[in-house]
Amino acid sequence: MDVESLPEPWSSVSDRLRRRGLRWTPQRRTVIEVLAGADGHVTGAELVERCRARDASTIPSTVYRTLDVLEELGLVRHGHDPNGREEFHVLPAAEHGHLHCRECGATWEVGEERAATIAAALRGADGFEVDIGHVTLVGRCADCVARAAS
Amino acid sequence: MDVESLPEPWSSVSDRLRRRGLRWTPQRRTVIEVLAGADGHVTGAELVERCRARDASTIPSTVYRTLDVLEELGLVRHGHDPNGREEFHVLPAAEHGHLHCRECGATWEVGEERAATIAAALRGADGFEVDIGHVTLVGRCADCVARAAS
DNA sequence: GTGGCTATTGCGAGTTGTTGCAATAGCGAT
DNA sequence: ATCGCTATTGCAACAACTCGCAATAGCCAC
Repeated sequence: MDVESLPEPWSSVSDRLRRRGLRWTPQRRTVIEVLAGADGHVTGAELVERCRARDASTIPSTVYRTLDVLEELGLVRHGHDPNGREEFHVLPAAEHGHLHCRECGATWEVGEERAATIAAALRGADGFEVDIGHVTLVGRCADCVARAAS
Repeated sequence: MDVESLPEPWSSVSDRLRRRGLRWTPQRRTVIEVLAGADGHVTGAELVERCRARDASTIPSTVYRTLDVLEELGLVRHGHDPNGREEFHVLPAAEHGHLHCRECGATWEVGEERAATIAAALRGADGFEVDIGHVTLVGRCADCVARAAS
């Protein structure tokens, strides 16, 4: 697979890096290829795993460092799952959040609209602009609350 | 220091454990003594560190396991800091949350009232009961937003 | 006070990252 | 095509936990 043949914004990553005085390396190419094939969410460990599948000589620290620069380019955004582990949002388009029910273990997304409502509630008193996508909110879903009440 | 001479709820921990068929051990005593002297918030690493100061033979896994049982008794509650690391709320009285500004690095608490407003916003559409204290919300504080806008 | 059941401990290995440092290798200039 | 500057890499060590398992030791009953 050739990076140049990938859809935007992946195909222009090499140029964007060079324009910033950064470099285009085989290791970064591997990470990009993996990310291009993984829309949505991926944990750090998964990413490392998939890179190693393509290139057995992949080193974890290199992957994590590459993710840092890709985050600066806005291609990924890191957050934390219910256990605090790293999770990357690939091509973060719409602002969205994650909810996790501690009782039934389910995790799901809240769309842009709800996210905006929550952000507004937080901005309320002291003007804090929350990055709602950064963490997974933990609690109990409506079903489990109802079950506990009965 | 004698655990029995500590203020409640610490002094009754040994009995509460035994009543549940659990055991009162020197290792658990050490953790209790440390927690009793650490109101507010402590990270897992800090706790291990302080236990080791009292008893050099302290083993991390024992401390973490003790914290698990103390969480079941409601004496601590674990959460995650902005980097996803564990953080324990000692004697969680009022429901409260934590905000962290990614730009200036400050972290502060939001009181019970604000926490309730945020929880209400989340409960809104689908009845999700958030545990607002479980994670540290990341974003930008009003000052940094204003500074960026100018 | 002793004995037995089983909760806990200690330990070693594994997971998920992070960091410092010397060696390597992109990239723009010549 | 070559050179030099310096961004990156690989490696090794560390940080913060987590888990399985055999050995230890609380606790309750007698």
